[in-house]
Amino acid sequence: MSTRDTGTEQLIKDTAKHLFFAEGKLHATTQEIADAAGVNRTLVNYYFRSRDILFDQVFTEAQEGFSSTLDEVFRSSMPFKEKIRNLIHVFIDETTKYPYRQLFIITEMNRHVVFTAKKSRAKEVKIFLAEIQAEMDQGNVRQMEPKQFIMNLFALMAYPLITAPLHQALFGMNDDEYAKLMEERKELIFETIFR
Amino acid sequence: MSTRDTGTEQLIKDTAKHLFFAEGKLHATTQEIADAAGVNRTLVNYYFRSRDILFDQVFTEAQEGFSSTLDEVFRSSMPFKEKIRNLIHVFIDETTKYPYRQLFIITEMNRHVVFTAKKSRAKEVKIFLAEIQAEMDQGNVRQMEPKQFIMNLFALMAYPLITAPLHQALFGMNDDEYAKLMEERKELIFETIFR
DNA sequence: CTTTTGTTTAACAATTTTGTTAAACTCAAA
DNA sequence: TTTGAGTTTAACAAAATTGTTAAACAAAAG
Repeated sequence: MSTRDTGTEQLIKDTAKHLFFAEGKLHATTQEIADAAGVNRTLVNYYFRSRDILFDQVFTEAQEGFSSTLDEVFRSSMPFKEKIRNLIHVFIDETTKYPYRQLFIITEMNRHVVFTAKKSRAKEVKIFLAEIQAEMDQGNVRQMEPKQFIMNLFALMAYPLITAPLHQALFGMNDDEYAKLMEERKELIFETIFR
Repeated sequence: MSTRDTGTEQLIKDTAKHLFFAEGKLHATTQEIADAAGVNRTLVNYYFRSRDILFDQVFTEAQEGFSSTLDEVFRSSMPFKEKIRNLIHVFIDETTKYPYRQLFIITEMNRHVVFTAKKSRAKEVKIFLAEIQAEMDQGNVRQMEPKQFIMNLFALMAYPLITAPLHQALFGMNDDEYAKLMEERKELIFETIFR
């Protein structure tokens, strides 16, 4: 027995995630991943057998990471407003670390048209939609299709982070200035959502 | 004299754009582009010399297309609210056709870190920001950093289109149902922006 | 009709990227 | 210390992608 487990397998995977999700290098080759991880490229094949398998694993874990961020909110039993406030903080902090994760998911979905339908998360969404509807009926949120409410919320959170390079160029801002803008957004989004 | 101009050069470029911007095939090879255009791959090299040059051209035209969509709004002299209403329709219709154009721009920006700073569009933006500030001072829009207003606006418009596959999976909707949701959004965004 | 110029193609070459093999290495356990 | 399983490496092979060349083709100009 033993499996020395030097952490190399995890290192490679984490490095790949960093390149894909944090740096937005969606085209990264196995060589680039190995270099960034400071290991020999052969290890990528040793641990993952093929590039595709590594991609699949990263893709799956990206979906799971994204989903579990949402579940944390969907399943919580806080009052609605607190739940949303919590989501905004968690989601923005997470997306600041991994701004390109959603892009990676979408890009990969468009490559192999196959396994688009993973664990559907349909039940949790349905419950959350009903909860939103209830809040609207109580007059706490402006009346609209609850799906639109969800899209508004995630749009306001995610888009400025996904498109950060574009906006920084447009506004002529550096990283720190932009980060400050994002921090201020947390409260702004809350107010926008609840009018 | 002559240049027979069979339109093949334009066909290749348009096909590339369609693959990149409409289908989200951000990794498409020259062979895939040629196949989709129904021409021999050698033509890609004949007309564009190299893959990179084709990419650069497409990238530049993507930026220009995106910018000119905005300029149409920035430079217009309509009343503010009408200007925004117009933008929402133009931008959503455009982004519905080319949902992945912004993703392509960002992805390419992250590849060759070089030419990030193109024509800066700084002047137009500054004018638009001032205009927003004026509207806020008049009480027509809730007070906030004008940059946040712009980001809110574009977030609400673009994000649900960029992430359409994700949301369709999440909500269990087909293309038509989702398109209907997007159409309804136009008015909703207008109301959300102007509280 | 012939020439000219631009277009298209097939065959080939070079490069890049990926996958495989066998041998060297490392550390824990016997 | 020797064994042995897992780890790492270099060298090699295969595949995929890109780039080049020369020749065939098509249409307008002379």
